[in-house]
Amino acid sequence: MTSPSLLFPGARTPRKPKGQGAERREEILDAAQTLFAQKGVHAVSTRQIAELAGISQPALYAYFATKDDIAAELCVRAFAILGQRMAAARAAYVLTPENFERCLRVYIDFGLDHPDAYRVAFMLEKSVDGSFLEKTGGRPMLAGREVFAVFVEMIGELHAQGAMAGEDVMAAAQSLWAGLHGLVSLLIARPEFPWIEREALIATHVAMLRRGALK
Amino acid sequence: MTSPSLLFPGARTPRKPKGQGAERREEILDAAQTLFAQKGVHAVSTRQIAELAGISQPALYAYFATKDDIAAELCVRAFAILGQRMAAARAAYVLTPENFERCLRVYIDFGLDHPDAYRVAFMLEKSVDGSFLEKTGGRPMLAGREVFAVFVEMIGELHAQGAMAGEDVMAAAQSLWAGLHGLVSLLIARPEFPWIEREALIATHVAMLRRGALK
DNA sequence: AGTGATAAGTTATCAGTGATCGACAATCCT
DNA sequence: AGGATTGTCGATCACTGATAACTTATCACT
Repeated sequence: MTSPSLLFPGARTPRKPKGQGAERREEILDAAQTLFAQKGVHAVSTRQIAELAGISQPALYAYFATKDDIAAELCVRAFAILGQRMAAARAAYVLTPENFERCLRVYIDFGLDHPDAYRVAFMLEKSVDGSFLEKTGGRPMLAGREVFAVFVEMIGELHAQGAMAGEDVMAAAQSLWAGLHGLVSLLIARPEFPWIEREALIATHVAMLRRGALK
Repeated sequence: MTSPSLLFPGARTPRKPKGQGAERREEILDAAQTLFAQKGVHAVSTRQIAELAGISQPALYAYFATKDDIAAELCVRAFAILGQRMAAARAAYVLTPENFERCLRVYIDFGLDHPDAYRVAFMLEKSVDGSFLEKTGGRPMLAGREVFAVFVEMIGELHAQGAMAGEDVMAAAQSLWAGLHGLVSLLIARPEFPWIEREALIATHVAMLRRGALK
């Protein structure tokens, strides 16, 4: 079959207007963000993303090496927001136990506000041979580690104040992080569980973690 | 293409001997268990399971409606083990804070021993329309709920002893479960994170949860 | 204006996935 | 012996992520 332009020269093909540099990339990310939020990352196909972005499916691969890279990019961006929020919550006040709780809540609220990014960073499957995290260089996880570093700083400061329950700062930070992650990830993964009222649950959990971590 | 049996009638097809009732089913589950443990659930295809089980891929569907059903069955079986272990740990001693910690460890050890079952029950994606949990009737999650009920009982008993930090038994149980789940799921999902030595981390975490939950 | 190079999109296609269908063989019951 | 049932298989479907080869638009430069 010959090209339509040989039969009808000039503007016969229904091609979309050309993307101006980085704009196409943003359009793709916007489309993916929308779909991921609607159906979850792994239920969205590259064709669906492409259609919503107004391009053909292979055109995605001019901007992203894999589908997972799209999710990773969204994830890194979301975690940049979390880093800012946590740094702000930590910098705005003197580090008291009350403000400590405030930072924990910032983490929880972020996870619930950005469930897909949170999933990509901390819940997605990492198979043995050459899958997601290797392909994307573990960037989402790295973004998460920066956030974890804020926990370490906070706990180190509280330890210096003599407010910590234990002596091992790193152990306390990892345990605290795990405690927060548990609530966030369960609420994301199993929203249909008969949870008690959410605000009460978060308050109970944060209080428990504080009692467990501080003197 | 004509069937080989038309050219060479009689026993020309390399068909495997017929499975005797439930045996085939067990062979399939064994094969799936092995592969899931090696590569992770979503990296294993139905063809791989069938090959290891010594049957053709469509034959799987005589025993299981979907691939997820296979994972769900393995998950339910694994959780039956957890239920037994927790009931045993709870029944073996008078419920003291020390034995409370022991039960928490049983949960953690189980999750780390059966990461694939744990993933299916509490970490897998539940997309909006008609996916895993709907298809399988949420059986893995139900198995998990029975385990959660043991937590509620334990905490109720401790509350009656006046040993609980708060007043709301259900809130404390959900918070405690989330705290445990956080450590298990993070260790499963992100083993490459620079964790401190595992036994020390578990000990720190269990101690923190105990301090947070009990008086 | 005409030229080649580059960038951006397209159609067509690939191998692999979960799942289904119709045909065939083994077994059992009468 | 023969018919029905049950178990299994090859072929195939629709779909997935990803790639190849080709076409077109745009730009720099003479």
